[in-house]
Amino acid sequence: MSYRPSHRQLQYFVAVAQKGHFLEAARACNASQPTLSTQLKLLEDQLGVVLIERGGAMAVPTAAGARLLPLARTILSGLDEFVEMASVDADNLGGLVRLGVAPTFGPYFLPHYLPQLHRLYPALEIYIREDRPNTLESDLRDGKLDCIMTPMPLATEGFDAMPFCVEKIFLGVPNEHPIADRRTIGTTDLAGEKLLTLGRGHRLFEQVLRLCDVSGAQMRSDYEGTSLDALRQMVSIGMGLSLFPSAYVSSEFERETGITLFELSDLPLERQIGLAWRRNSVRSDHFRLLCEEARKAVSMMSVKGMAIA
Amino acid sequence: MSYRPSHRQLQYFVAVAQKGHFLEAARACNASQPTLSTQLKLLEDQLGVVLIERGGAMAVPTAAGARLLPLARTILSGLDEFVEMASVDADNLGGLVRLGVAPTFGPYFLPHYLPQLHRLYPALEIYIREDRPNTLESDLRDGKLDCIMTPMPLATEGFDAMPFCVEKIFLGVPNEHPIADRRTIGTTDLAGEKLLTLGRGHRLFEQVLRLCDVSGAQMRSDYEGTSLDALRQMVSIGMGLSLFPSAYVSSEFERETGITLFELSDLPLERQIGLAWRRNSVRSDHFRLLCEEARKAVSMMSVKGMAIA
DNA sequence: CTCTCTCATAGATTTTCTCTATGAGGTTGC
DNA sequence: GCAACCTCATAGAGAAAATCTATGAGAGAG
Repeated sequence: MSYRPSHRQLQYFVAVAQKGHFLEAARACNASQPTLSTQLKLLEDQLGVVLIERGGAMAVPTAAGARLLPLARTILSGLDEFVEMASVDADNLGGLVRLGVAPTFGPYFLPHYLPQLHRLYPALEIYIREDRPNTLESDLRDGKLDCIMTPMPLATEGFDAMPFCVEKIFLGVPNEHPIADRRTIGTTDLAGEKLLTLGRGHRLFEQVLRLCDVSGAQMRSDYEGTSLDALRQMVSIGMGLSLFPSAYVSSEFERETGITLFELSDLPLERQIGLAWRRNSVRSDHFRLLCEEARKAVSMMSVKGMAIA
Repeated sequence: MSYRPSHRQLQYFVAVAQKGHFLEAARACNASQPTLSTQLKLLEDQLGVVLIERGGAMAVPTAAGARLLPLARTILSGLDEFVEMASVDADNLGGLVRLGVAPTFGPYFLPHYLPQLHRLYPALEIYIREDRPNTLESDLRDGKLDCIMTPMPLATEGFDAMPFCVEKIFLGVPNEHPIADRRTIGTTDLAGEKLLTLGRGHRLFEQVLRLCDVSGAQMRSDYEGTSLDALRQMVSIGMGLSLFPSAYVSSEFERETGITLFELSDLPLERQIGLAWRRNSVRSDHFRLLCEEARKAVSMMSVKGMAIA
């Protein structure tokens, strides 16, 4: 109870640990380098622990520093969220939420989600950034995002996550491909086929990789798409087969695409989508509510292959 | 990013909200009353929200204040835990954990838990306080405790909880009671019988109440015990029947007690015990570990009627 | 061996926090 | 209805802190 570090000290600590550089960190904090030196040293003295290893070359967190870093981040986010919450009037959702979404899901789901959300919680401001799941996770960790909507399970630790939907993933085959006329397709039918996918960092990449493993199909490494639309184009001109999740299918396969969709007869492909936030976020209750709303949106969509998780 | 409240401001806010009184709060913070006035006003101005309603008589949180109060508490606990964690050297458990335990479970479980824990994590200091579950929960909320070991589910919200064991609850009948010689006892056999229990605030109280409801037994309201031992004494002298959880039974029914134990043939009585901590506690990972260890301890005990949850 | 880049230190300055003293507004009790 | 008493707010002085500029010391590169 005796000593508590100031938020400035924590901020400096986090900045130095992140930049690995006092001067750069100081600039990021709008302070001078000696200020950081002094305050960090003070923090270390009062904790009785060295947090940053100062070699001539670089400043890098010690073991203890690395251990305490996430706690410091949590506290700082907590403070920001405290301020944020203060400017919201009800126990309703409100304030600014920076939401990261996976590009293979967000664009096809948000139109069913945001309008409703906006209607229910007019005070809620949502800033949306689309990025591949890997990037989303690290941006969430760094506090650039408040929560992310992405395939589960997450690749990294330290988050709280709550799934809200399961969607089937369909195999897309060009109409002119010989197997497109079959009634059913199994994994063995894929041996030797070429599969297209999105770039690394997308979960779909790994999913296609796994499919290649079990089926003996080959991943076309000469093309890595950045969007499902691009992928659809490539498949439709016969460059290979690929996977398409339900939400995308229901949104973009309405019109004629030149592609036939299959569920694999012997391998149910699906993925879970959920909402995740920094473990211990002060706003976790809000995010749970957001997730609840997402569930409702999923059930309202009534899309083939999509279900509440 | 622009403004962050100082931890002092948060501390003052929490103190005033809790005491309902600036002067008392000031004393609790080792500060003068004008200091609290000034800093609280500053906090309010910078947030743009009034947190405390100052009527002539008393100081009481506004709606916004009440909403922000738990966040402020979380942040302050986070800071304390940050400091606490700093004095621990490894990613092992360590530091001071203030653990609250239910009196109907703790004394009979801790002997199997603490020695092992101490051996595994010598740096871990555990301060133990025994109290009835209701009190445990409110003390946890107020930050007087860090985590509590108590029957699940919890009575109130705002905590993270993790069950680690299920224990059967036995019906204790005085040996000289006519039904003590029966092979089995069902709920209908209890009609008209007198049941003894612990005082309000113990979960066992509610459990006995429910049993009275379904069986037609009567609760003896003229006696409310404060310990299972006292209850056992009362039962053994024929004052009535009562319930005894497995851990207690295995510890205290070794010797002759003058009591016969039954499982109800038509109503499986049991309870879940778990560990709970403030939602968003910075040390949640540690508490999960503590819970894991508790699981191990339960499985090592191999007590009849106790199982891992 | 010197140049450069790093972070640490010193001392002055500004900002923030806290205290004492006092005031204003409401209650209570007579 | 008025005085005594309680509450919290305000003012101004003083103490504590955080910050700045200027400078130094140590490591690594060329």
